Amino acid sequence: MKGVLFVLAQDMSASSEYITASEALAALDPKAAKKAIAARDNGRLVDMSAPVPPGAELTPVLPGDPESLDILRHSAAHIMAEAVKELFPGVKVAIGPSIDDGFYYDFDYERPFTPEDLPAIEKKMSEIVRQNAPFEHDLWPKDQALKYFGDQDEAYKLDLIEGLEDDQVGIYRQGAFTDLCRGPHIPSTGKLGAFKLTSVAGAYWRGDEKGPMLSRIYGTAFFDRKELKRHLQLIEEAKKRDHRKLGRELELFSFHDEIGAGMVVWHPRGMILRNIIESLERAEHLRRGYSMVQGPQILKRELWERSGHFDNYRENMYFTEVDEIAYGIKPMNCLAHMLIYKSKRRSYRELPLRYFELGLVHRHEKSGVLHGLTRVRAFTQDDAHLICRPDQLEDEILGVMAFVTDFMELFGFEYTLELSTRPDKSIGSDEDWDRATAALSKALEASGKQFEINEGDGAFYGPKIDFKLHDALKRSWQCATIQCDFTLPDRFDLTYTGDDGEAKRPVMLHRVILGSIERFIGVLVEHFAGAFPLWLAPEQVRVLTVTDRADQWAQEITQALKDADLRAEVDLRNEKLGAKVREAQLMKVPYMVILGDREVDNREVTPRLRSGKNLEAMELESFIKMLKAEQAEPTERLRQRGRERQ
RNA sequence: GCCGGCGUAGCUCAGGGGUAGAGCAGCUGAUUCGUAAUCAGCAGGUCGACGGUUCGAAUCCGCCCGCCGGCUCCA
Repeated sequence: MKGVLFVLAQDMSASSEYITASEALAALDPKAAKKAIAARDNGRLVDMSAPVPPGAELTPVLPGDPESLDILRHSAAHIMAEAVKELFPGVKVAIGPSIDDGFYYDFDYERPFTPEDLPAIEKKMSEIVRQNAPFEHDLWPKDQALKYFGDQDEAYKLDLIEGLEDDQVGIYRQGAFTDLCRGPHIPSTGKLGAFKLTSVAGAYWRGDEKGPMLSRIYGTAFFDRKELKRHLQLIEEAKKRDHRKLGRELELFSFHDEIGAGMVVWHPRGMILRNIIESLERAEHLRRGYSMVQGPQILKRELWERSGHFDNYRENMYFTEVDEIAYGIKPMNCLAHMLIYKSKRRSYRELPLRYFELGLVHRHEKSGVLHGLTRVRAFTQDDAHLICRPDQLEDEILGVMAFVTDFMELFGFEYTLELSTRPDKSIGSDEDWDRATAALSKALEASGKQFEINEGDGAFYGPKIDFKLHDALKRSWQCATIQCDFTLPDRFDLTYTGDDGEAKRPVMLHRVILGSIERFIGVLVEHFAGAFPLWLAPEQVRVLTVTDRADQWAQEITQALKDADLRAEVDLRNEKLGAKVREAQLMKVPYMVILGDREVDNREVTPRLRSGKNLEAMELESFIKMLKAEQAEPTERLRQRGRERQ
């Protein structure tokens, strides 16, 4: 897009026959031209003021088109920068792109900006919008741009310009603000319909931890107020789903200053969720040819030195000392698994070996990154290490991918795939890394699924396939990952005897399905907004009495439900039914059973669904049968899928 | 770890240099009631921790801990 703009602008200086995109569009469709905020020339986005040859085939970019918000928000960032420069003389501007939900601009000022600064900036922005100043595009030779921004003392812009390869750089000006920019932009500031500055934050220049800390202002923008309002409402809705809030309200888990940051305490209701998920994992792993193992929490430091963790992962580890011997608290489960493998001679016939452990690991995460259940310092991984012959590698990877797919389907999650390659800090030979990366990408190709490549984002011991699932706040979370490792088998001298009687080196896969049980439950809570389906609900049925005349029948029913392995509670309190219903509703219990004189007389139950809908009164037995069927359905489906894959 | 904001009762929050306040939850009592809050009373806090300024600190300052929004990092 950059290239085309530049070429056109240069051509224009050579010939006066060119007209603006706006004029060209007007010739094609005057109505659309009026509303358009930019144009598409052969798939490339251009400004409405861009020069094009007469008769060019342009399509308008109208508000509502997929790319229109990007353009608007990028322009909003420029308008904000203009406002900030006017209000805070001496401020330096860095970069200001549009992002998924809005835009930001990074500034360097004598002090960081605070939320109190935002109203004044918004007010100034509104003035700029009212002025309806045009966005004017220009192309400057690099040295002119360097001189201009040098005179302005805009060090970050100089840095950016020096990084550009073209001889000419794009310049945009609106009102009093001139910026280095690729564009395109809305025709004039007046097109910015509705905007709001949302937050301030620190951000490193170029994302470099060692670079200067800038002050970032976030905002969002839309074409009209209604859309902005809807967006802000969506954010409010998302906040209601926040697993940290729901976790407290639904009595699932807690955190305590006294215990320490990033350490989860599981309450009875949360523990039920964990137990359901963990039992399911155990059963499903055994079914798929894994065996269960378990290593200790602390292992001698020497072992971590041998594995490479001490050199490459030390800053994330906790250490301790027992009888003057240094130990490391495990941040990963692989070491014990390798020693199990090494505990006897292995034949090619017994591979692949699949060791599964629900392993509790501790990682010292930087304090600023902790976040509810999704970023903690102690968590349980559904971890496995698959040790196989090189010729089995691709099948093993595909097997894990199928496993992940089945589980994601079970819980109803969407996910995307990424292949992460060798990071700067890593161990192993280039050849091993190439082999491992090739194996993963071959399996990905074979699976027929779409994936993206994430350069340099692999683990220190090998490349990986990451599954990112998406939560209610549109954040994506890494859960499942498959990591290919040729290095650790080498460092630990793992061998098997081949059919030729020679010692051979096996390959290892590290993999998790849900990743961290803690994180997964956090995401799960937001996914269901706490209203879990029956099979996951910590409390499945609450039995509510209208008066104490129903107490005995209520207790009989509750016991019968429990005998049928359903999670039922009874509310015999001397409260009005409305209050009992309200409380059960707030706890998001899927079924209530309402018992008054009518039900007692007929020895029946009247179920009320979480949706508020009432079912007809029915026999207790048919109610139980109905619940059992509903509860079993998801896991039955999972088993069916597992069987189909055999 | 870095930047900014914040920390008052179990929860949500008001107050703010002169020895702490509401609603809900809790407890007690009354009420026997049909699908999202029955009424009344009682009790509950060294205002996150430590240090400093002050005649006096929950309030101002410093440091620490923790939480929130980002950056960086990651399951």
